[in-house]
Amino acid sequence: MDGLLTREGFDVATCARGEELDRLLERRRVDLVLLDLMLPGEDGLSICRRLRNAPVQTPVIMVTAKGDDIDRILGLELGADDYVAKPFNPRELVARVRAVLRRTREAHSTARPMPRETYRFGGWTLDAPARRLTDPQDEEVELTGGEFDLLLAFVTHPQRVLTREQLLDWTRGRDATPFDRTIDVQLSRLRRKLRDDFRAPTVIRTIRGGGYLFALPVAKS
Amino acid sequence: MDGLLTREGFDVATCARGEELDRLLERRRVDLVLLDLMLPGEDGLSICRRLRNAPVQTPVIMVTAKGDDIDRILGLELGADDYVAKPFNPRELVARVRAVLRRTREAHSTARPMPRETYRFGGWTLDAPARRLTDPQDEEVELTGGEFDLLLAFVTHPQRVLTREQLLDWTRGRDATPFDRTIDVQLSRLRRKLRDDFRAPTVIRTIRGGGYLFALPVAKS
DNA sequence: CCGGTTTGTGACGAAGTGTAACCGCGTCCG
DNA sequence: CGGACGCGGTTACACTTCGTCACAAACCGG
Repeated sequence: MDGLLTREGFDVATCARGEELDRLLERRRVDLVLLDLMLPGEDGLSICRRLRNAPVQTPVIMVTAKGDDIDRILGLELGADDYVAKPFNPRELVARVRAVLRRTREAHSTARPMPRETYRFGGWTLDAPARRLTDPQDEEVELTGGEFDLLLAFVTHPQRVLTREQLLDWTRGRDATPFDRTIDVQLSRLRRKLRDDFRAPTVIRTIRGGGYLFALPVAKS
Repeated sequence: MDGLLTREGFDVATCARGEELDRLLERRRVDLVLLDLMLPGEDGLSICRRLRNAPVQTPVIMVTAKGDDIDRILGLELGADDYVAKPFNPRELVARVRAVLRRTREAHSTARPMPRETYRFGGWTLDAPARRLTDPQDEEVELTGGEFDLLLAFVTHPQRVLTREQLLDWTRGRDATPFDRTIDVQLSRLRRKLRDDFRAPTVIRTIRGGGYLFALPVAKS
């Protein structure tokens, strides 16, 4: 299941038991929990109830082998946002995940809490709250909204290959259409402003067949 | 199905076809549409698409005899909030209806008492009870009623993207008409009084395709 | 009713964005 | 070895979105 969702561009972490989930939730912001009812240790329904009573509401999709209605009903009444029975159709799982994420994004309209930091890389400075980029000579470089969003996606995930699908989802909140070149074009514009030549890139490297990678170390402050 | 939901305390109206639904939506506020895919006349999927593109978002649960995955996926991707296959368990239907209603209620949570506080941001002060705005030099700046309401919506929801629909709803209590530019114009007037240049905004930032965002931290007192 | 104020609509231009098209380059495979 | 193919960079252009102006409509206090 990890593989399926990872391929679809989601950032996936797996927990074997309830306590692991608790520790994860303390350390990172989680957009969605896929919760299997059959877990060692604490029962899935009880975890769901706990999540529902927690101060921060994390969307939950219940996954379970038991197809019978009683668990399904209990799951929904406990406040799960959706329910998928095993064995599930992979595309259906992905569609339900997207649907729940879309709903919660619309609900809070804060799917991505805007980072409050300033990021430094190779002499450049990206001030996230002010949405300003300054070059190594401390001159401001004007970025459009889309260019800023794209660069922000990179500096918050440096040294990692990001697929076009991930980038499109993060910067535009939508899925790619077939033959979607949007990211390529936007990236080309961004590279020009960063004065980064794609033949000898120092900032953003192209991973052929994979996506793009922010190659510089990033300091937060 | 009517009877089931009526017994559970819901106020139910039935439409035999798409046009009936349209007329109903014009006359009454509807919390949730249970949409059967198999309808005479306009197809259920097409109705769903229309509802999704409508200015007012009405939650939709799709109901269908076709249990196969393809419709389920299509339904969710078209933006249905949930999906129930016939024959369904009555308690499951009720649970799903309640779940969707709970979610959308949380999303809107419309009841907003008039704030009694004074808000400070970037040197400016907005005195809500007195409806007065003073600039960093402590000079009063005259706001019209609409401008004040708009600014109040922002300072009570800082650092969040607010859509034009939300803003119009909060400040005027009405829905947007197609091509409604009201908020844009009002915002332009507000920006001028706040001396905020839209090309390098420090107070209210435009989120293209999304809405506006109050960028400064706000202190309440 | 009257004059001033506030608000909404339409129009226009500027900016931002997505699509299609072209090109170059590397890879694959016969 | 060479041509076909796929991928990605770039450009051009159409389209969308947004800011603002001007004017009309609605509102409001006498």
